[in-house]
Amino acid sequence: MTQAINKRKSPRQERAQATVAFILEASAHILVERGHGALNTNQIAMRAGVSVGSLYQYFPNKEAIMTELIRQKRERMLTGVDMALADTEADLFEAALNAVLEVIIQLHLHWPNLALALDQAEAFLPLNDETIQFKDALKAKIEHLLCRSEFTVSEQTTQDVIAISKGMIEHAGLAGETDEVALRRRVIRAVMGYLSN
Amino acid sequence: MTQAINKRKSPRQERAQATVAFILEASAHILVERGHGALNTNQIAMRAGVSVGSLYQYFPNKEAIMTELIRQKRERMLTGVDMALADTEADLFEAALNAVLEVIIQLHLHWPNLALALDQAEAFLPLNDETIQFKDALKAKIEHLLCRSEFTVSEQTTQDVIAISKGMIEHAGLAGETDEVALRRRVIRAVMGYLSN
Amino acid sequence: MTQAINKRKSPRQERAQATVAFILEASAHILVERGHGALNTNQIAMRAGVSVGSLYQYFPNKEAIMTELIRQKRERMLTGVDMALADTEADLFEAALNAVLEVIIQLHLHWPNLALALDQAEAFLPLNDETIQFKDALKAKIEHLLCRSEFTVSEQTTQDVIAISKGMIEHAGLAGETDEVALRRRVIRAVMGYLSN
Amino acid sequence: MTQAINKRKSPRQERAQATVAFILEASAHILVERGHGALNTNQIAMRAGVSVGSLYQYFPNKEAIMTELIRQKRERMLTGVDMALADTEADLFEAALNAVLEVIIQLHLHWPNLALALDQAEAFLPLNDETIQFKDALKAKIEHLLCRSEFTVSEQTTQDVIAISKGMIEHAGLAGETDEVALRRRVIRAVMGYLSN
DNA sequence: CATGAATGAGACTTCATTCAT
DNA sequence: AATGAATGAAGTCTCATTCAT
Repeated sequence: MTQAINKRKSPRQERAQATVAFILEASAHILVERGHGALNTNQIAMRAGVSVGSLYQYFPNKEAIMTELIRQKRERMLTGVDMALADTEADLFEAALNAVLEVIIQLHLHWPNLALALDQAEAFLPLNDETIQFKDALKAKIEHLLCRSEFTVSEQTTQDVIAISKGMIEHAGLAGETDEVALRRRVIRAVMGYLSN
Repeated sequence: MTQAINKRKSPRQERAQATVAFILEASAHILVERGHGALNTNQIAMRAGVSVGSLYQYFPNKEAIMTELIRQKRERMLTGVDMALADTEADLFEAALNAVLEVIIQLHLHWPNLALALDQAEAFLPLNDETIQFKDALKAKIEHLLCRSEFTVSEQTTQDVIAISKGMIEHAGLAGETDEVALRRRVIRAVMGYLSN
Repeated sequence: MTQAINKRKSPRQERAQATVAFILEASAHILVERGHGALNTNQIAMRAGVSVGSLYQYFPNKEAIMTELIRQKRERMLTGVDMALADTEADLFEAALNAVLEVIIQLHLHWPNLALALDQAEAFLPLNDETIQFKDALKAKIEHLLCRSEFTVSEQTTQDVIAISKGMIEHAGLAGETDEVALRRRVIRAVMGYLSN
Repeated sequence: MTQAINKRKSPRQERAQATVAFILEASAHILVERGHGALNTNQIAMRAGVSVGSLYQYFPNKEAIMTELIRQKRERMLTGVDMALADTEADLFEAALNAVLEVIIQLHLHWPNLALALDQAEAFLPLNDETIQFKDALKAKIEHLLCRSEFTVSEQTTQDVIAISKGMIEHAGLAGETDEVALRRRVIRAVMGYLSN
């Protein structure tokens, strides 16, 4: 139930749902192409092909749009990780790690600037409760993954694995890397190296 | 040396230098305490105890303030790394790595929110040339450091080491970690693990 | 009779009449509870349980709703006064004054905030013709009432009696008085005092 | 110290004081000529011959302007009453009543629409604390005045005298009366009639 | 040089009203 | 008739920057 919290009303008719989608798409595009500073409600509405009024029917303010974008990203991430974990045999650690990283890297590199822009936005927005929940959820999943390995896993270990991966993937995004396979291989190398030392 | 490219005048007199310092301090404080969104020139001037007019005597626009803050951070970082490298014997890799990380971690954790805020600001500002120069300089130094080790060092390796370290240190900053020693030990573990695999 | 001048259609069917009633009630409630500033057509429609579209079937614009509310208030007042006058013997002045004030006070204190809100609204709305008619009608009735007394009655006298009564009743409404009998006694004292001096 | 509470900064330089004065004047004019509904910050600024920005230097929002206008009115009223009371011999009740009413009527009829507009505005604005203080202060002064008379004075009496006077004066303002002397005579007749009955 | 008042473009948001379904 | 999504003019307010003193 991603809705409701920061939305004004849930779009019942198809048209309305399309409007919401347009607004979110437009916001993402602007964020990617012209950055945070150029993101304003008039631009968003214009680019989405709707009126500002419509925008405010579904989002109480500008932040709510960012928030929803971030929520979507997080949801995609969590479900992606879940699916990756579900698709791999419980006892094959490296395969699972591989699958999980494949999903995460794909999500980041597919639209690298959006991922980056949203990461930055997270710092400003007051979605702390949700942020904590998300981080906890992700941490739990990664911990679960790491427990499939032969290594001893503490909370710190999990955090570090996340930090290492995030650091490398973001760095790659910023640097304009596109070779997902190579990146994945290097992240695995780092993670395995960290775990096995 | 701090270049004068984006400055209106180099403050030769003492009072002027103090003014500049006040402005930068005030900006840093606001950034840390109330975030990017609350940083505006009137606030800065007020907090710095000067008039907006004075502020514009020393900085051509708001971005220049951020830029200068970032420059200072970078300069501290590069000189810190240089000194760390200079202080260690040329053939002791781990000692050098340790020293370098000590400096970097200290810079980050001393005022974690400022480091974070400035990192984020970098993404918005159009100081690309300088940014590239800085990244190149840092990369060169780290490459230099890594070459002291027994491992084969490619550009990719250097980048990854930087990415891993940055990821972990930022993560620690966000998480409010304060134990610099423990953090350094973990970063070293990650870097060594990555290199030796 | 409620005129149809400012109405789009006279609601002959029951449901339509109910809709109109709901809209007016909702408006009154919002006015009382949250004031003039919170009164907007979307809110009214929502509170009335109809759609904005329906609202605009029965009222050409927002003002028309206020106007209708004011009309109703005036109508209740004039009929109330008429009935009070009709119910009392032609030669008993004080009894008649008493009866008239009873009606008026009741109308005001029953929903004091609505009365006040509507009084204020009157000042903004361009229903001057109707307003003049109403005032004239009321003045005529009061003059008629005063003529039952032993005192000489000029137009000024009538106006003053109205002004005094209105002033005291509104003041009581604002102050949250609820003792209608005591209020009536004091108003009578003021009016009689004025007339007999 | 009327300032500070609802002001952003107090104007230190002459120019700034003039700006504040212009803004208040302009607001009063608009209020009188075109009513509450036409009062918006852009109009005010334009009419005052300053920029909106300047307006917001001295008033945090639109309401603050109205508030200040109301404060001024109240202050003029209270000081006016004080002076009237001070100017009359302590034992001459009617002379004092006369003097007080003269002041109040003058304040109202001099710019009748402004007085009315502000009275209405009072109802919407959240200056309740101040409103209560003002009413108490006025009540105290009037009570003081009434105690000079031979009549027994309760709080209710005072309230009623205020209500009667206010009702009559406002009514006169609305009706466009200009003969202050005649009005005063009638108000005195009403008040004396009420007291002596 | 410093001051701080003034500026105004532009961002955010509301709400009366229309109109396709 | 009813619905509720869409509209956009208009209003509120901020803040980077200028400029008279």
